[in-house]
Amino acid sequence: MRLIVARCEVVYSGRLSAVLPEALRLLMLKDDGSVMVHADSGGYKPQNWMTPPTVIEEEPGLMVVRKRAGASEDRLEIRIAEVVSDVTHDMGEAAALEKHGVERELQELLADRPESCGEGLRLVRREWPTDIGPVDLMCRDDGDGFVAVEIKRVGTIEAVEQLTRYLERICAEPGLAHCRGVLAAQTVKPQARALAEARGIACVTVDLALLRGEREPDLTLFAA
Amino acid sequence: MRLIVARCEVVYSGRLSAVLPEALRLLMLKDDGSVMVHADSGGYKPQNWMTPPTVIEEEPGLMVVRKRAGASEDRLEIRIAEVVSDVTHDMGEAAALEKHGVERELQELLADRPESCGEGLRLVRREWPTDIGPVDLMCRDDGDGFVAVEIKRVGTIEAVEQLTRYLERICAEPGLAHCRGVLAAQTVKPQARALAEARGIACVTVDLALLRGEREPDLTLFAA
DNA sequence: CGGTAGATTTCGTGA
DNA sequence: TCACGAAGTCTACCG
Repeated sequence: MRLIVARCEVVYSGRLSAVLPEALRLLMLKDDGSVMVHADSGGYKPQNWMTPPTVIEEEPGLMVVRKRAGASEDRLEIRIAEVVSDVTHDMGEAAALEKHGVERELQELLADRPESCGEGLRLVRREWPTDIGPVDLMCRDDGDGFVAVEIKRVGTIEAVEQLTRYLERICAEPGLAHCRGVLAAQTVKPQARALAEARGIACVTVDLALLRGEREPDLTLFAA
Repeated sequence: MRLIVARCEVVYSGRLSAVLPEALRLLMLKDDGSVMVHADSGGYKPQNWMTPPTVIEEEPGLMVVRKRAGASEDRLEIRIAEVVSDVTHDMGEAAALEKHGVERELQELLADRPESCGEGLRLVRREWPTDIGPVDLMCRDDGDGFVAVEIKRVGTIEAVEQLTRYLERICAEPGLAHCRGVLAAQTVKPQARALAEARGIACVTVDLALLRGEREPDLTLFAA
C-alpha cells in the first residue's frame, strides 16, 4: 500500500463531474488497484476514488487513474503541487476477515425454528427454487397450506416486492396456487408493513438474540 | 488526520461480529471522529470502521472506539502489537467538493424539455405528490391524457416497480384513471424493459449531453 | 462480462 | 429524531 500526503487538485469525470480544489490530502493506492483520495473530514467515504480494475499513469506532478475494463470513460486526474510524504508498506496477506453475516444466520436460525415465522409452521426446505431465484424458506402450516418466507434484516418495501414476485411464480405452479407469504425481519418499516398488509402478506419481527438463545441456551459469546 | 501503520488485531461487535487476525494494517483516524482499518486488498471499503460520532479511548497497545450517541453498543477494539509508523497531518479545511448530480440534473432538463419523454408531452408539474411519495414529472399528451414520468440514471426492475406503485395510486384518483406511465433513463436494463412492456409502461432513453446542449448550446464546462 | 441481491451499506433530505 | 430514497453506491455471487 502506498500512502502519499500531498497538496493536490483532483478532477473526476465519469458518471458525474467533480472537482476538488488544491489542498492537502491523503492519497491511498492499494495493491488491488483501488485509489482513494481522503480529506480530514467527510467521514467514511473518500472525497474521490476509483475502484478496480484501474490503470494508473504517473508522471512528475500528475497522476491519472482510468478504468481498465469496460467502455466507461471514468477518469481521475490528480495534479500534485507538493509532496509532503510518500511511503509504501508491504502489508502481506492480511488473513481473511471472519464475520457472521446477519441475514444468513437469521435464515439458519429460522430454518431450525420455523414456528418463529408463524404458529404451526414446519419447514419443507431452505432456498426453495423458482425461475427468478430461491425463496429463503418454504414451509407448510397446520392445514398443510404452503407458506413462502422471505428473510431480511430490515423489512423494506423492496423486500415486499421481492416476495411478491416470488409468490407470482410459485402460485403459478400446480398445487401451489394458494401459497401464502410471510416477511420475517428484525425490523419492518412502516411503509413495508402497509404494503404487505395490502397484499395479504404477513410480517413477523424476529429477535436474533432470542433465537440464538432458544437454540443454544448456554451460549457464551467470545468465550476465552 | 492521524495515520498509523501497525501490526494489530481488530474486533468489531455491533450489528454483527467480526474479527481481523493480527496483521499489518493502516489505521486512519479523521478529525471528524471516523476510524477506518484498511488492508492492502479489499478495494474501496475499509476492512473495519466506525462512523462518527465516536469516542476513542487509547492506552498502550489498545485502542477502543465506541459510538457516542444512541443506544447502539457498537464497539471497535484494536489490539496493537507493533507500531511501524504513527504520523499526524493537519490538512486544514479542504475546500468543499463541487459536484453535479446526474439524476437531479436529468429531472431539471426533462422538466424543460418534456417532449423528450414522448412526442407532444407538456409539463403539468414536477414532483407530483401521491400518498407514497412524489412522481418526478406529471405531463399531459396530445389528447390531454395524463402521463406520469419516472426519471432514473439507470432504468432497473426496481424503477418499474416504483412507477407501478405510483400508477396504482394515481389511477385511483378521480379523473386520473387512465394515467399512463413512462420510464425515462439514460440506459434501460433489458429485464426492466421487458417488465415495463408487460405492464404497458413506455421506456425512453435520454441523452444527457444532448439535453444539455439543447438547453444551453454555448455552455462550456469548467470555464476558467 | 452482465445482472441481481446484500450491506456494520453511507449519505442526504424532509416530515 | 426518524424514515425513506439515492449513490460515481461497492461487493460477492451466479450465469
